[in-house]
Amino acid sequence: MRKQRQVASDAGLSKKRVVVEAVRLADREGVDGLSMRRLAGALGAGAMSLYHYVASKEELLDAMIDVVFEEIELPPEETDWQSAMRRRAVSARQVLARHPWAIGLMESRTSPGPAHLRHREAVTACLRRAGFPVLMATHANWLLDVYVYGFALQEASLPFDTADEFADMAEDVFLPQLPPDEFPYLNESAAALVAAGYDPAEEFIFGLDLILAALEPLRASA
Amino acid sequence: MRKQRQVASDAGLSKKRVVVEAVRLADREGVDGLSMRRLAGALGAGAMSLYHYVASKEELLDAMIDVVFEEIELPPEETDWQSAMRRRAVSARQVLARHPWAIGLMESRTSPGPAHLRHREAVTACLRRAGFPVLMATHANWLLDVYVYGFALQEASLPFDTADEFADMAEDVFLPQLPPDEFPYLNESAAALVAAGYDPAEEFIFGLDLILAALEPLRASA
DNA sequence: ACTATGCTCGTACGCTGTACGATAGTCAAG
DNA sequence: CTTGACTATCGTACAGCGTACGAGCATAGT
Repeated sequence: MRKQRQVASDAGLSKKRVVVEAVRLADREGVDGLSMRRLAGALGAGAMSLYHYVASKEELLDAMIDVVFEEIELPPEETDWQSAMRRRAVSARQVLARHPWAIGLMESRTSPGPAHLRHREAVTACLRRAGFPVLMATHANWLLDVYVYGFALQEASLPFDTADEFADMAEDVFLPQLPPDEFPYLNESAAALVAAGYDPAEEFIFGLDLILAALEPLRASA
Repeated sequence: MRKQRQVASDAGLSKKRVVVEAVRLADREGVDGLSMRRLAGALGAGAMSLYHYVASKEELLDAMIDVVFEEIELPPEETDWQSAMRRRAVSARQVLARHPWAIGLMESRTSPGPAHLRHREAVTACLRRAGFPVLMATHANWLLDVYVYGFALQEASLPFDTADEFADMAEDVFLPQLPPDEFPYLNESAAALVAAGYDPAEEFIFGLDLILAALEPLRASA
């Protein structure tokens, strides 16, 4: 028994260790750089040893997604529903920005893991307790998820991380591709964005608060 | 000259033919089923012949995405901005539902193709002409894209297509996984959804109209 | 007739996921 | 102490992947 635990926490393998290392590897090298051989190498094991802990690479990917969900904060219970939703949405954006490969994986993975389910339950509970009728709560839940995942998807496909990088790329890469007579409005937008500075966190809050405010009148204020 | 055209439209290859066939293959077999050898087979050619038309599989994937963008309706110019945005959003959802692999590809592809750019220009133009200030137009554009792509992403990860399929799966697969004492709210939601019937098109319009209405006061009504 | 150019594709290399079977260590029953 | 079962590890092998390389061919220009 003690041996078991010691082995699991030391050099020995375990499903958890395999999955967590896979997440680290995907963070570092992207999902294309994640192969069973490389993962095994990072764990100091042979490639086929992994198959004692995961049935296939597909199952590994599912488990990785669930690890990501574990990292997302649940909506706190002690505040109003808007603050609670904002907290969990902001946390989700941060987590998905940390693990950009996760968002691309979701399209093909169809069954939610345990952490995902716990998360959904907590969000639904928060909305119901705030006074949303059952069906309206599912709409709101769906809409907020759409926003969070959609934002993460768009953010992941941006080739820059900071406002400065954006300004540089706009001048060097984007604008040269946009002849002003063919794309007058995009030129105008790009110029305005460079001047104003682009902050993804602000952009996220803008849309999120707009949606939260629009949902407010749809609950039956108890 | 005539020969050239004839060859291109008959058995001969061309970049367009390669990319379009790749889209068809991905629709049929999923993006994992799309390999250069299989694609070449579908075109009656050798695998390496494809590389005269695309520099790499990456470039092929980029071109496939742009074909998808070509299928999306541009916002019509002769109506109010909300109707125009609704038209293009509904079209985008339909197209992305037809090509579910596209949404998962967007995460890793960072530079927009020509059709994508034309689309963005048209949407920005519509918003600017409706009276949105420059920066507000970029916010609105971004928010609407987030909604469309986020919805498509969620829809692609649903393991059912119709309300009936949903009802069947809810009874057979989802509910057995959700012990009522651990997931009371999800049970309640699932039951309500089964009773009410689930229609993705309606769900899409719900969130879309909510966002459009919330954006309305942010434009300077000229 | 000769050369150049554009297109096609066979072969080969280093990768992938994983099926199969061999190996060794642990432990309970005889 | 021996035996057999069970768990964990991994070497080997196979089919399939993207694609570098270069050979073969048809056509166009000189």
